[in-house]
Amino acid sequence: MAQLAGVSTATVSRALTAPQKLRPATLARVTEAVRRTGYTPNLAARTLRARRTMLVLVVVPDIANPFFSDVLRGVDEGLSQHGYGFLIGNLARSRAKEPQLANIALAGQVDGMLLLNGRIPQGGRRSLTASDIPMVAVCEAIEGARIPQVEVQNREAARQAVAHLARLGHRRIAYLAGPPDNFVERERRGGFCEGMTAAGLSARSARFYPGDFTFASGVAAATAFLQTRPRPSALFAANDEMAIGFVKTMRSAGIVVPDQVSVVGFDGIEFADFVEPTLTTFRQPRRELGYRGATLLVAAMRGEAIDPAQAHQYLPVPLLERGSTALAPAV
Amino acid sequence: MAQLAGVSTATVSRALTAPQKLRPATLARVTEAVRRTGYTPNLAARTLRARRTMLVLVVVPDIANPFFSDVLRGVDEGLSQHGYGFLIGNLARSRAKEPQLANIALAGQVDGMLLLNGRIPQGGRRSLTASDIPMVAVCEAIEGARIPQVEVQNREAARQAVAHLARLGHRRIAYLAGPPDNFVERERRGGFCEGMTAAGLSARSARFYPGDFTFASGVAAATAFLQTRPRPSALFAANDEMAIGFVKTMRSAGIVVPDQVSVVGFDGIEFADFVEPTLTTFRQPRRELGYRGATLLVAAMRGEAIDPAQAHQYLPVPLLERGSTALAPAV
DNA sequence: CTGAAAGCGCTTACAG
DNA sequence: CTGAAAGCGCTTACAG
Repeated sequence: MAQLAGVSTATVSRALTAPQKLRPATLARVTEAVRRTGYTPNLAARTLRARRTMLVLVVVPDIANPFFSDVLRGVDEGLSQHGYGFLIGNLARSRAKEPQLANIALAGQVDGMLLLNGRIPQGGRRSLTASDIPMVAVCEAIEGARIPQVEVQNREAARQAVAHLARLGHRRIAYLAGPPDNFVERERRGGFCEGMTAAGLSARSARFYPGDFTFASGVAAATAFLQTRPRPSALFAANDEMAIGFVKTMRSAGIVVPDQVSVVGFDGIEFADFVEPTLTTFRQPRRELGYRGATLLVAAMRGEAIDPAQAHQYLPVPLLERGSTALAPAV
Repeated sequence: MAQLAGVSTATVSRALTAPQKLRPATLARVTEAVRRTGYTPNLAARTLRARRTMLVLVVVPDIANPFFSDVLRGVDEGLSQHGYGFLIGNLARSRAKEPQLANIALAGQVDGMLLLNGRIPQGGRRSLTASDIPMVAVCEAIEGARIPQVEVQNREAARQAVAHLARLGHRRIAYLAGPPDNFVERERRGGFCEGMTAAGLSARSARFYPGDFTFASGVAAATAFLQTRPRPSALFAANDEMAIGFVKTMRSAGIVVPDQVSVVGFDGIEFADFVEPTLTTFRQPRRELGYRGATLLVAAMRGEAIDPAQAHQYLPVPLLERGSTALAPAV
């Protein structure tokens, strides 16, 4: 390759990584030789020598969850723009793989980590927190971690859900919860309570149904809901899947949504458009979450100082008013 | 590290990659030193020297499509079992990124490729087909490619869809198509026609509505369907998303599914359980597709001979009879 | 069973 | 602007 162009390997290297350092004639000779031989530089050698991989590890709690597909699309855009690729580390809803993922980063196989799982992976050969590996948290914030974070305004949106229902005349508003150890669940529940208080309603006397973000737990909550007396006229579910399970079960029981019960979800998953009635919910800017996280991480990996105002971003989540909410039934 | 254990770097390397070659006492000394220092071998150096990366490139047509999330889960299981990790190459429904993905493999950044996109990526610095990089096609077969492939019995299932509807007494059965250049669409359409013939119905006189696998195209087909005279009593959609868009539009127009129109989908996406009525469809073994593809690829990367009987697998797709199909209305 | 030494394929100060 | 040379951190025949 180098000899075909009549130059040293150093010059070939420069032609590929810093072409402006070469005389145009030399560059042209190398370029032509590269084209003719189909030469591709060996990445492992480059990484070893340059001490960077141009790769990021994206830690995902559950790759089978379509929510993350869109976030990953944003991540892809943000990273590829700057020449970075990414590896996906799937936790598959457990913590068993955390040590393995931590070690990938500790082995220098990636230049940084994007955490979508709300936790810094534990159990690696060394501590990731104590390392100087750039990390950024996206979607689920990591409390206490001194890294840039990008999340949505969970609390504000939940407050707004209650305000919206109260404006429609609802006074008995129930909450369908996510898993209690989950960060976004706690934020949304907190916002729900604040919203109740702000609307002059009692958060204490509100009904709370337990759930775990699955369709099945929405079904179970609906069953409990049907037994509740007096029955609430509205329900705010901590995510769309549960809301959809709830609505479907209500309809099977002959309860008309939204005439007899109004329902608000959270996330804006694609399916919320397809159900009958269409679900009133909050649209999470999934792609934007991924894109911003990637952009922050690139800055960190380049060693750029991150503007403190940018270091913790809270993106707004617009309310989509659709078919599942209506005026409260007259008493 | 090596000096802490009082051995050479060669011995450390053996302790990590071939412990059985060491005397237990030596191994113990090294293991202890590794533990105390938190030493992690540099992957780039290992790759450069050993000439393999233990990484696979998975080419996905659209990472935002939840269908692939489950396939990837199977891929993850199949690969991690053998110590391999994977990189995701997202084509984002276009071909613009093909050269880039081809070059990742050609640069030796991965040991093999898993193609979920029905095409060997083109436009790299060299030809991937002419290279000796192990490749396996999954989900969408690649016609003419001499590589192992894993797909589902698209044609057989489509035949079965028609047989099922014919058994229910339907005679005017329509087909809602996918994009004409798509491999699975062609298989399913072929199966539909064969099924019509087998049931003694005319495939020629059947109505074919164009579509592109999206919800929106199902809605459009429904609008056309409503104008059709005589109106078919059943429809087989080439995928679930279109089937759901179709059903939803039917219901909005006051047509009762399945009493007035029976609908069969394809894929068995999660949402097919949530819609009203639940969709009769074919459940694709997504995870299994990924797992088998990964297993075949591992064998190929290890240079093992692949049993010809295993080289092209057609997995069965069970029919799920649910709420969207019923006896044909009496004429 | 273990060590000394070569070498994987690049990049990058250092000269010139 | 270009080349010679060192060296990134491992693995692996080759000796012993």
